[in-house]
Amino acid sequence: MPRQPAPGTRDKILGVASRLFYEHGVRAVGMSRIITEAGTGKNLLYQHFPTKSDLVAAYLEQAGERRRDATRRALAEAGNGAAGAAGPAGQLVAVVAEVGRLVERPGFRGCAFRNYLAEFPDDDSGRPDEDGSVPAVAPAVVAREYLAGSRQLIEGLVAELGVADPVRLTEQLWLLVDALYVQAAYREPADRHLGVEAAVALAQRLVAV
Amino acid sequence: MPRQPAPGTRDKILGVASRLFYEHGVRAVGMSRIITEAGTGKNLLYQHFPTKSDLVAAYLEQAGERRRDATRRALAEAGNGAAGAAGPAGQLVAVVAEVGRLVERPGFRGCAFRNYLAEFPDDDSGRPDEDGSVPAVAPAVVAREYLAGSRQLIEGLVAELGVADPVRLTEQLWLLVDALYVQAAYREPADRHLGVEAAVALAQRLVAV
DNA sequence: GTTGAAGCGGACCGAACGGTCCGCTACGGT
DNA sequence: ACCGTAGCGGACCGTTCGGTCCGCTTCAAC
Repeated sequence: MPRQPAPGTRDKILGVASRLFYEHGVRAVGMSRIITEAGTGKNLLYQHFPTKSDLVAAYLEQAGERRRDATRRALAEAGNGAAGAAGPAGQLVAVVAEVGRLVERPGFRGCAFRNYLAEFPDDDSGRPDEDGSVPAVAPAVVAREYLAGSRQLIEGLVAELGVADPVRLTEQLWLLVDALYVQAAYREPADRHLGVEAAVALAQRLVAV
Repeated sequence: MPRQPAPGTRDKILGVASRLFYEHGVRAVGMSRIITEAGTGKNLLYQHFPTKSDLVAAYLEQAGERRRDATRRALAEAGNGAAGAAGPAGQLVAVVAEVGRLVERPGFRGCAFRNYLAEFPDDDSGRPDEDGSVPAVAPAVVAREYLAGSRQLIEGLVAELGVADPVRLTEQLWLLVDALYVQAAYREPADRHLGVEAAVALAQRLVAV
């Protein structure tokens, strides 16, 4: 039996690429730098990710998975708060508060998906390229799907809440999430907790019947 | 007397560059494309803007000027609303509503300053380059100054309002502005007015004593 | 009509990009 | 011990980048 490929290579490459893409922006990071910092050969990288676009899509895919996990965890903890299940009101506040905690983490540089879409406004993914080939999974598709799913989570909880104008409330809570993310993208870390506290307080006020 | 330089050249170049930078992102637009679309010679462009960084800074500078003008105009109109001067409450709502109108304009692609800072997270402007030279006015400085000034406007109006917790209210209104801008950067134009209406309604509720 | 600067735009430069190919080393299976 | 493949990493390719230089045309001033 021939030799086997080393396991974990893909994860190592993807980990390095994710860190660099997130910290410096996708366009600012070249493939050669990823290869150098990952300590792997060029062959290996292009074997796992045939093009840079594939690597970027995998980066966003992984980031989305982690965000969804963190959100689920926050909802579970909110459910176990004190005694028994928190209602949808508490869960909505928990969602906003979880984003707030994320935003205050050092090194946090904004939402990976919103940052990507800001960096590549011309990425109209899904449509085939001019040469007829269509990329396997385009980064912009992954980003938009994450954002849509995240919004639907809030939409669902608001529906459970049974409020008079659910659309309006969904919009307002979603505005808060958007705002927290974008503040993290340009505001000094020390100033961010002011915004976080203001957002959480406002969320509590909004979900209160 | 020798021939005179053609007037308006700088404005034409800056106009073309601004449109392209805003629509496609700064990194995605090369100098050659600006030159082609402006119909001017390479010499002329580099005469007015020695480096791309200078051109980008001028683009943001001009965008800031226009935003400040639009905000001033909105405040003046709010002051003349119905009969006589609107109080700070009405002016704060007017500021949010003006951003809302901007966001609903077709072709609007988000805040130029927030988009730039998302695209160039490593632009630590103001500090000299490694070769000792310091750029005249770095783009990131322009962007950060605009954002700081915009926030101070809200801060001042909130102070006039004489509310119990001015810091909290300033934060919350600033969150709304942030959110409107970022939604415009990735959301479908048709869906935006939902967010705008929600934000304006929330602003009115926040400034109501 | 002559002259000289203004200005268009192509040639060119070094660097960096994404991506391909391949030679060499190192190590696991038999 | 001997294969043979996995894998590191450099050579290389075509393209594009920001930026410089210059030849040629055009047109205003005299």
